[in-house]
Amino acid sequence: MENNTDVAVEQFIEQLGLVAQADGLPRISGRIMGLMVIYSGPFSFSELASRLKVSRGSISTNTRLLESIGIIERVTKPGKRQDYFRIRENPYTDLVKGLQMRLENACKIVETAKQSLPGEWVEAQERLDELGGFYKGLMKSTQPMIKDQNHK
Amino acid sequence: MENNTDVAVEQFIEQLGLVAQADGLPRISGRIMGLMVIYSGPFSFSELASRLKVSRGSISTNTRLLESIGIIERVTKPGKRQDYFRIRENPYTDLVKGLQMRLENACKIVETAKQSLPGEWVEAQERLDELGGFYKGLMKSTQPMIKDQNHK
DNA sequence: CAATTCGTTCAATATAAATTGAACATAAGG
DNA sequence: CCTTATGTTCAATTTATATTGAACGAATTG
Repeated sequence: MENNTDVAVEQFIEQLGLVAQADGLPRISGRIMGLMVIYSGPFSFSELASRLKVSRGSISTNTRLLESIGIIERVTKPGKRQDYFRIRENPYTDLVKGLQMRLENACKIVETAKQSLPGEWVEAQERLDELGGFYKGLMKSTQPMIKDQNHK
Repeated sequence: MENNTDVAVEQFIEQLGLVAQADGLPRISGRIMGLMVIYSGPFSFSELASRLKVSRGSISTNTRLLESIGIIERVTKPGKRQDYFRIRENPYTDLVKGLQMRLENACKIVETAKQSLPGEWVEAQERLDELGGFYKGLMKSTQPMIKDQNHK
């Protein structure tokens, strides 16, 4: 039987799954994040699978994804065989880095187009500048969110 | 037979389709944008369909989408029956508005969780604050990109 | 070394989303 | 009227992606 808090936790986890989905991440990744925001962990591999009721395959895929984008880290416990996972320090700066990479890519596309098109196409060049400026502006304004951390 | 410029245009349109996809928009929406960044337009409904080689149904759906998020506008020409479309002035500020709305939503989810969970869960509250702070930070840093425009 | 446990991989499946194309309503023209 | 052009809608299809579950290798245990 579930109390109010359990329901709230479940809702939060589920909603973070949806937020992740809106950000282009798999829903399960968001749920893993949600779980780890609520509870300190670290969580073992199989805890994640049973707690979120998803296959071990999905846990494997999604933990690796979250690892790769810097949200969680894999840790081990002395004497324990299983992998454990927990949220990293400063986990969200890397999300901004991901955004920046996509913006960088978009900038390059615009830049390439500018150079490949005739300079006489003045209006096209202008609109390309406008689009490129938009991407650059976003990059610049989100730059401060990337605080420098201890790079090991 | 295609010259270099045609190829460049085609590539740009296609790549903007992919950028749109990465942003959670349908690919065709990106292609419509790309076309309109290169050529002044306005484009008639059927021009879009034939030029991009997609069905009229798709044009209808995607032009309405782009209209709704403020990227393009529908215009008419005197004596002409068809709808025409072109890129709006300041089209990209509304993209930021869309981002802000998603961030706002995420903030609410975090806020709701904070209030529904026991205050004794100190670490959870901290991590929620961290997450919420991240969303708020992004909102604040992108705020300046929304320049005020003439609201008709 | 047999039996578990663990994490990964990958083909199969399920799920979600975009795209099409036919049917439709409206308006215009002849 | 009849025909044509226009844009929308929606069920069917296609396409893309996420998720599962079985098979596998490696490591551990008894």
